[in-house]
Amino acid sequence: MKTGARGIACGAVATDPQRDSARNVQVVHALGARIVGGSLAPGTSIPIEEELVGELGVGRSAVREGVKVLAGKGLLETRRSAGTIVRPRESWNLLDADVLSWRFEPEPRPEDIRVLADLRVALEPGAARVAAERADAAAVRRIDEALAALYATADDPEPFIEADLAFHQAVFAAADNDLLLYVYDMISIALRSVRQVHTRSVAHNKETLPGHERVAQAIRRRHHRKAEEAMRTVVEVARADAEQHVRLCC
Amino acid sequence: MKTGARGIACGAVATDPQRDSARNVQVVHALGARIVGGSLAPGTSIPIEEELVGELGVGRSAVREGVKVLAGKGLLETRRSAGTIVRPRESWNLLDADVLSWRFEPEPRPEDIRVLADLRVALEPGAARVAAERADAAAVRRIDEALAALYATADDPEPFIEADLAFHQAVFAAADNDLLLYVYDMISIALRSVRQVHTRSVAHNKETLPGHERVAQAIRRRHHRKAEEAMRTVVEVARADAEQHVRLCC
DNA sequence: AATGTCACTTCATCAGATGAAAATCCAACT
DNA sequence: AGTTGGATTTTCATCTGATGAAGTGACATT
Repeated sequence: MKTGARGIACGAVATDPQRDSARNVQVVHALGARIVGGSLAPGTSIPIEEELVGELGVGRSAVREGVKVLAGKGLLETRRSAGTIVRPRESWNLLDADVLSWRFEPEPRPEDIRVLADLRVALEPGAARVAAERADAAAVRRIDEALAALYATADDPEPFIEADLAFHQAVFAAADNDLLLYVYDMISIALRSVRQVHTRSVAHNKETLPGHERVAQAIRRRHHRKAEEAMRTVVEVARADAEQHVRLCC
Repeated sequence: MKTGARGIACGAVATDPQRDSARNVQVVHALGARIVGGSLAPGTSIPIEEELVGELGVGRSAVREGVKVLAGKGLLETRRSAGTIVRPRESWNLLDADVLSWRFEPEPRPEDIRVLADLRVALEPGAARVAAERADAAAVRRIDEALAALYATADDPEPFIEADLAFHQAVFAAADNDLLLYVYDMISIALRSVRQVHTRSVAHNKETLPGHERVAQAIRRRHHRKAEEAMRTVVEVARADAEQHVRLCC
């Protein structure tokens, strides 16, 4: 069970780390960010191939390859003779790594913070429950290691966030369900992008330790009901924090 | 809130329903199905562009566009002079509509059935809970309509399955969270593919009605705890059914 | 045996040409 | 006036050829 070292930002599209300079990747990011960011609204058409060639300074093949990638992510639809139009939001692959970063990286909107917090409340307790049902010894060990890292980094805000993400990922991984783990990996991309919302005081970080401890303990003992309840407490606290943060600063 | 009429199968990639004949779409499906199906293993390289041109009977542009789409879905990675290799499974966009159908459409494996059943147990109770917290009047009405359709189709296996999927989708939609709804839409793609597992006797269908009724009622009354419990019962029953089905037929 | 060079493989990218489908426009007809 | 029919144009679809760049691997030299 690998701990998915998925690319943080342009995960899927960046085929070669050394060369995000690939022309089609440029096109994908330029157009993708504009679409998800809202400056290219659903239903409207994007500039025609020839214009994009000029605007983005790449050849037509690069434009076409990029457009096809975005079509594969559900953002675009090409129609012969009618140009290429932005598809409605419901067609987007919202849990694509690129789409998520285009959405959450640029100064997340309060509404998106709410969506993310609600999502965790909806998913994490259930995931912890299944984790308690399915975890094998190795998975439990990984959760314990992640917990130890959490204690070890409680004084450093940045490493603590990473340890926190790793702990929750270990819980999802313990459920032995690749689809579920994928969902969390995508959530963690979004969480990393909005981490300033969760960068609380060191004192506050320490307050969350007992909650995490209870989650780990319940899974270790295969107590699914307790694991679920403990995790619910953790994410409800996170949601309350996020809401308060939004109220204060926005 | 649209009830996501997402394309069932080749959702994202099929830009134009009339023309799945598009060359690049051919390439995407031919290679994508082989990769997800396992006949092109992670780490191995796919045939070089020139060979694919011959093998698939399309031009090089089509091959390149298709390969780029698959790279966008995390399935492939191209390297200059080293060919194009299949990326490890952890890099795949598992919740991409195409990837899901390549995985679940061809005679699903028992392991995949388990993953799917566990996923519902992990997610749906939490989703029902948030739905009870966030549902507005319109959302509640849509759930009630879906419930009525469930009763109305209890005697017809096929329509009942659709009504069942629609009911669960209405619950997710009520949570007012686009990411959560997207997750369910992907789950429903997989569920539709393995529906024979859920095609139970008409009598059995009727037995599930009270459970669904309780879910709807709890959400209607904004009773999140009860909504969660009721939904848990529903999906636990479904999981038990799926397990039994796997034991019997496989 | 180690190393440096060189040819080769393979993808990256651009440019040009042809084709096809659909939208638009305009005129003729009812 | 409204509708229909076709001609025109726009725009993407696709193939082909050429050039470039980045690794790979073999081979010869020391």
